[in-house]
Amino acid sequence: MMRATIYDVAKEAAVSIATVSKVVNDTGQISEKTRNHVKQVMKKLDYEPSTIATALSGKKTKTLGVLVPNIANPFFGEITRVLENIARELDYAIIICSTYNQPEREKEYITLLLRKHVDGIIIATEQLDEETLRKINKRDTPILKFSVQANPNEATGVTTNNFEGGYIAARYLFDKGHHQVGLIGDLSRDSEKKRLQGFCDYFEMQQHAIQASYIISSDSELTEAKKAVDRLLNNTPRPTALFATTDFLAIVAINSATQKGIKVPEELSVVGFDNTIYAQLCQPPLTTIEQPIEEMGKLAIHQLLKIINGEKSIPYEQIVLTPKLIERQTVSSINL
Amino acid sequence: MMRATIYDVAKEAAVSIATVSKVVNDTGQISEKTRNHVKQVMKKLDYEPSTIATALSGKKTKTLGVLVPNIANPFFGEITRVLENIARELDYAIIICSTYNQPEREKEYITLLLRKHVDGIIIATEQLDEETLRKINKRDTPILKFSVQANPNEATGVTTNNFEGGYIAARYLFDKGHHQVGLIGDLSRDSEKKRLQGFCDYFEMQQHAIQASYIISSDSELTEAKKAVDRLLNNTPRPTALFATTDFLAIVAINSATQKGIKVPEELSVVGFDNTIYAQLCQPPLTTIEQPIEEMGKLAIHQLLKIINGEKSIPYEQIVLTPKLIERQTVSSINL
DNA sequence: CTCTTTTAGGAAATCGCTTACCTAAATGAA
DNA sequence: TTCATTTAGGTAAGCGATTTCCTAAAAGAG
Repeated sequence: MMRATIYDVAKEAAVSIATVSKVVNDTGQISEKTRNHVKQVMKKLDYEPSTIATALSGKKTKTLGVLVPNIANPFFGEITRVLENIARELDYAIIICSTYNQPEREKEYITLLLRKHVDGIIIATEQLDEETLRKINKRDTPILKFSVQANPNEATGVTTNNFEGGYIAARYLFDKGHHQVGLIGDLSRDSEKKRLQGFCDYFEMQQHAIQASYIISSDSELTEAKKAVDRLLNNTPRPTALFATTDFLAIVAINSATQKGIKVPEELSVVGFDNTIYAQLCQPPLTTIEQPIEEMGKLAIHQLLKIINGEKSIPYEQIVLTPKLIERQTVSSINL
Repeated sequence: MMRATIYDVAKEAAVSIATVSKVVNDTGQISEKTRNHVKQVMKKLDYEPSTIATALSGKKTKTLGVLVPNIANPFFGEITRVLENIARELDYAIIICSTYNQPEREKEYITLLLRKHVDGIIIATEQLDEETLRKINKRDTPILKFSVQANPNEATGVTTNNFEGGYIAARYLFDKGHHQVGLIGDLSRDSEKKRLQGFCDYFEMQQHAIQASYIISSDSELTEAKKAVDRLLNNTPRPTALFATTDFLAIVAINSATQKGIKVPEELSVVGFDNTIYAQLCQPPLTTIEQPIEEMGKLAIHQLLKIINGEKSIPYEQIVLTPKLIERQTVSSINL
């Protein structure tokens, strides 16, 4: 059986399609009687207006694109969940796009999203070259950068203060007596770099600049991460604490250490970043820097919708939220 | 600047829009010369055909809906990742829908998807009442049930053999000498129930039927899960092993036990289900039953596309894959 | 009881594309 | 050279809404 269209409803209700449209959108002048009648017919025919047709005739598509490196990564999974949740409340759908940090995929997805006329795009990846950006702007589709740095002339941004997060972690570890620390993070990602910078800055301020061999870059691939941790732990003297720019890396570190017989936190303290669910689930529970994801998500969607509805413009607003230390059980004090 | 339409291209290239359309779709008879010329103009104007308009004029929307309980749950995150990945290769986009197991949300999302004319819907949730199903069928939008039981008259299905998975886990634990085991799982989910049934069946066969107090239902909510595990461990005699219907529950169990001072696996063995990434990351690494997600995803999309393209019909094919035991370090042998 | 103003609802263009059908020119056959 | 085919490309209807006029009828004014 074919789906009912506005024409079917109009015919069955013996009115024009204009009238049906007006009933659906609650516009124009329609008598109570006609309105009710049309509504009944709509129900009877199980009529649902086609978003496709609606969009073609000038209205919004009520669809947002979300670019993340990998939806299976718990941090991005959580981000997506939050965004989706808020979008749903506002009757928006979300097309998810995992780019795996490959510029190729990113371009493909952007093209796909533009062809689908999404109302806006949320970008939680670091890539995005000039040309792609130009293309998006040309179609004037609003962009919002999420949890990654944005250029105020290009796009609105909602992030946490990564630098400050690193700084907080550093102060915390330093105060606990850890002066010999190792750092691990994905230096190809700007946000993670900032976290490390914040960390390093604090240590420099304390006259304990961190040496290069105690800073290792690794992406979120399990085997690579393990190797990176190993290298870090093989330093002499061995660091008494590790700061990882993501919980994932922190957890890998805990495991590697435990497997090597190094006790966490007695012999090695670890601080992560993000406060994903597994920070609570890992053993021992991970001390980490929390990003206020829920709030960020809410702000992101609302900001984006403001731009979509034409309420904002260049220079784009940048919202920076403050991260927070969550103390659990992976950090011990060193008595000097 | 407005986006270029087929009219812009036609005008600029001094041909009719029909010609442009034919060039885009590689149909009809167009001379090499005209074809190239039109292509050049398309490039010059940065023209991308609108999926909206294409869809309205009868073609596919190239969009699939995916219903999961919660995208932030690593198992479903992984599923989504796999599905998205394969969909992308085939130029399909995915709208993700987290239902949180609430029938309300499910209905909302189904309506949303239907209005958007998605070409098909992949359902990885257990709900879905009769009426909603009827609605979907009425719009004849194909459905594929993923990792959950399906009725062959209703939809195609791709699942693992949950019963067998439970059975395998049971045999493994039994052979290791565990006769007093506790079970935890979400009994409101059919697939998890099947896993437990498979498990119980094996034990019954071995004349070691499992008592009711050793079977506890819990969903994937952290605090509830913790309570459930506690109850399980408070049984006398305390079980020597636990079988959890998801890795998440298994990991919660490991943590609770560890925190209570019960050593895993020396004093308590644990077997999970799904083999999500955290099965490798938890401490100790989790022995679990793997679902061949990658393969399931591939099959799912391909099956669904077959139906979409009208190559299949009632009774719908049911594909059942075999789960596999992944041995890691959470099970010990008991010497009797 | 006219004449003006509302009110209720319809006609038709439009959005950007696909496609069936049509036609003029080019080619081939006899 | 003439007639039948191909070939190349155009015309126009249709997809399912929205929206801008329009107009007839009803209501109100004087």
